[in-house]
Amino acid sequence: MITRETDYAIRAMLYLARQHDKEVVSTTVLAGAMEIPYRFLRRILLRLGAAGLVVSTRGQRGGLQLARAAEGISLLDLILAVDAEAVLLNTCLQESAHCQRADACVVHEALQHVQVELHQRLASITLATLVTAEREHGRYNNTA
Amino acid sequence: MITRETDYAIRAMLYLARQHDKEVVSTTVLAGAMEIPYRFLRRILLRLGAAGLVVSTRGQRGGLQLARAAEGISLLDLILAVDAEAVLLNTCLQESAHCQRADACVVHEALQHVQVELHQRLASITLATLVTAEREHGRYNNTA
DNA sequence: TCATATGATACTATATAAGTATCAGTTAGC
DNA sequence: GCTAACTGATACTTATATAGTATCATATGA
Repeated sequence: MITRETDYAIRAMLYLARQHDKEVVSTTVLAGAMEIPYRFLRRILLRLGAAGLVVSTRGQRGGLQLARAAEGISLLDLILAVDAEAVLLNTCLQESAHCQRADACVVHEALQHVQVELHQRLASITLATLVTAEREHGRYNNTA
Repeated sequence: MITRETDYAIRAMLYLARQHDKEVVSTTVLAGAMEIPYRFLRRILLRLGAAGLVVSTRGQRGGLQLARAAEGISLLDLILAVDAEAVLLNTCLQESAHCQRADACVVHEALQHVQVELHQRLASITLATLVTAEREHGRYNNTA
């Protein structure tokens, strides 16, 4: 499941995606607009920065902006950046664990299929997709 | 994500699905065959019974069997029976919580779509599907 | 009547999630 | 060159969920 941390990340990034190029937004503004605890959001943005999804400007008048076009950042990217490993349907599917039953287990096989489909689906939804959807529905409030 | 409890439930039910009709299997046998802690499995089977997915015979020579045909029991059924609420992609999608942002939030909308697709996919995989897959792949070991 | 079963539910330990706190470093503007 | 407004890094705390255990009661076949 998507954690609250990832939920915050998605909403904060969506806010950044709405900005015109070259405009940076401070964490204070983001936290206020999206109703996210300030300190918590700072840690999340740090992770997103480490993952190369946002770039930051330090010092006064500094802030955050998307590291690349909104078309190039998917929900899957955000989930992977914030929640360490993948969206796992089952513990047995994490690569590191390497389930010893994997070869003989049809459950493993079936879930892996579903998981791949889920990943592809999440990869198909980008920040640009969401911004467009907002425009089309006339939704553009800051807490969306 | 699918918990270990649900994983055990799926594997135990798959074992029952392999049995010929009217043959009951005791929790002791199930636990041994599928490498599941006995007491833990007992509690899981109790839940599956309450959900109407298995029926039990009490007393000596008693045990469990599927409550209906393997074609009629899907992975989604098992997940819902064991993990209380649904497979949730995000907390904001649980009906009980009723996210107050829902109407204005495109993230909510997008995730809901994906979640519905995921549910349909999980509902499409039944115990019968899995047993057939095992037969086709020549996999029929007890720990599968 | 006893060994082998399930029914029901309370309990415990551990891991993860969610959020907080602290200190250090950077930069714009007065 | 000092200060306010920023981010970088990381340690800490608390709440909740997961995973597993324990106990007592009830049913039934040999």
